[in-house]
Amino acid sequence: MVARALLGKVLVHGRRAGRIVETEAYVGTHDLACHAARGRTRRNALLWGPPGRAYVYFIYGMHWCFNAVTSKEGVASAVLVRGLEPLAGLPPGTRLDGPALLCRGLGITGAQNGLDLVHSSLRILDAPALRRGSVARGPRIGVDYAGEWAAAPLRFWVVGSSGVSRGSGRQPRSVR
DNA sequence: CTATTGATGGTC
DNA sequence: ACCATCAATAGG
Repeated sequence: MVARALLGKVLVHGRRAGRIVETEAYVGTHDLACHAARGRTRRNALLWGPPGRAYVYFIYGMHWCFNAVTSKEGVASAVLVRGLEPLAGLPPGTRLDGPALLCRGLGITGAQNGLDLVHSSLRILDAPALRRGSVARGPRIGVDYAGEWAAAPLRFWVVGSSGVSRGSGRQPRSVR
């Protein structure tokens, strides 16, 4: 699954970069938590497009969220990047532990919607896959309305990373 | 046209 | 636990 595979890779925007430590998969029109479930609109049309592009959307009147489109053309699935560890080009102490925080931190907005994640200034760099033991999975965040799909274990994160969101996410973060 | 609602984060 | 703040929907 692509969401799992993206952990450990590096998201770059211009000079700024972070290591992906938390992702969620949204797996098609049948996934009630996926934006594609309510049909194709101007906002979510990119989900049906070719893979490897950015899907950036605005939510709650103030936040941007970044996704990578993962499926072949005609199939609507994507991976929401929820948390990064700062790597480069960022002020000391920048926190990227949340989908909206990381967009703010890297300067990602609707202006980047649709960009090619291989060839543009917004790109994802490959990295070796992580060891099995360092990755955990669980239910996605903020999708309680999605019935059966709310409980699906489609969220992946790097255990113990400071870049994993805490909003509603759970992990032992005070292991002394 | 108006009303509702989020794949959130910061503050109270 | 509540609020900020708005685009995309649903409904009239």
